[in-house]
Amino acid sequence: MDDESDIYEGLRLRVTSGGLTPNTKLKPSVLRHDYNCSASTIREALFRLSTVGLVSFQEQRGFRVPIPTDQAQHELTHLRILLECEGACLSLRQGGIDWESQLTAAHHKLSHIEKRVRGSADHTPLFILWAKAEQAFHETLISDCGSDVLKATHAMIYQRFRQQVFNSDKKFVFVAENIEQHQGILEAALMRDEALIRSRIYSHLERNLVFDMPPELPKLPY
Amino acid sequence: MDDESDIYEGLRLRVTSGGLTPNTKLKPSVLRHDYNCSASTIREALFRLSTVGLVSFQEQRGFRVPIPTDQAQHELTHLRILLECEGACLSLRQGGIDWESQLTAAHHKLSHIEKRVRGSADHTPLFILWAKAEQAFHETLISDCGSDVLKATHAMIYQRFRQQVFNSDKKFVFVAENIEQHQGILEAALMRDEALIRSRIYSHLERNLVFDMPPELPKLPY
DNA sequence: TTTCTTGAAAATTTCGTGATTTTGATAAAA
DNA sequence: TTTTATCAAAATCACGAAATTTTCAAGAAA
Repeated sequence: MDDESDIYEGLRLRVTSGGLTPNTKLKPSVLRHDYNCSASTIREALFRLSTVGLVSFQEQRGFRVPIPTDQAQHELTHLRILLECEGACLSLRQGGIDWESQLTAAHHKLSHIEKRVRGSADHTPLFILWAKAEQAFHETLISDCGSDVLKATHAMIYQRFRQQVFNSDKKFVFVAENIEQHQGILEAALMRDEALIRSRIYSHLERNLVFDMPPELPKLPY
Repeated sequence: MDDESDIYEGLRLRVTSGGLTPNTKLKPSVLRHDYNCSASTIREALFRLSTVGLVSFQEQRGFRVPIPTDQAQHELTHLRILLECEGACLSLRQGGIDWESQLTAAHHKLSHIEKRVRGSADHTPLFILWAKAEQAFHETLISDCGSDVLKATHAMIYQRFRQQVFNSDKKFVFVAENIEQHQGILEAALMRDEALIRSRIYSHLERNLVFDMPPELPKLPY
């Protein structure tokens, strides 16, 4: 377990944003060479990833990169909305001036990157940077909700969500609307308006909902 | 991985409802004898349990039974309410006559056991039976929500919740109110009343919320 | 041609071992 | 009495190899 966590992180990056074709087999005996360790160590890391849903696993048939489906994308988006709205509202009540400044800082960084992305033709080189900043922003949003369980659960779902959209056919087509949507979420947070932040988080993620949501949900998810 | 899943299940039962003192060390070299396998196999199963939060793990210091805390109980309850309300409302919209009958059946079985529990002095012998029936009822409640991700996430949280209350000081003091509360939830489901089922799920779990919830949440959690 | 069987090659899972780290009791020092 | 140092016993972790299972290509039967 020396640098097992590094191996875990490395593999996590590869299956979430490493450009691997879905359904690719992940063979411990092959991957061991990339990380200079034994197959058992790789196997253990892959096992941990499978319990979180980031790699699929079948007894006696090894590990594979999960296949993205519309159904999975819908479900992950739905749960992300649920958790992120709840976490944001709680943070919004409990968070102080420190939370405000951290959120503003995270947004500032994200906003800077997004404007660079909008200007460039090929988004690929900036993607890693953008992904980190976007994750940081959304995590800061719920960071003062007071529940480690909620934050850990959200982190799990967020990772799977990002893997899903990255590995799906229509890859990360950067949408310009992101810029104003993130801006809008920040403003709602600073205004401490719960209903508003709920609806803006919903709108931000709405395009990833591939099926219709039941009639009552759309604008105000609950 | 022959019967690894049996080992996993066996260990899961022991750490969730096996009467183990919190913080007890879980040594692969000891447990191997109970399952007739090698220490590595046990270690792997414990590892998987740790990624789900059912056993705590520290590098080079092995595995332990998690220590229940008020904070953890509050957080797990809060998330259970959130997920179960959402899942129930979705089932309530999408579920058909088959869902109604499955829920009624699950409630009938649970109700039968609970009435037996109420009558007997020592609840211990019936506990395993009750735990299974109660889990089945709550899982059936959300079974037709149409989201495997939601159901899997709820299952994870539910397990941790059950472990938390079982391992906490005031053990499973069976509360008679459970009977009418489960009844009330069933009725709300059959009436297809979303607001009502939300409030009844909340009331059912409320006593496990050790801290005050922010003012807006209490009766209608959103 | 299509389907079924065969068997060798490859992959997966389990296991015991040795190296490394932690634990905990005992003794020395403050 | 309290704190620190020492060191042997015990536990953990990574590894390679044996045992089991799956894969898949080549040939036989329909």
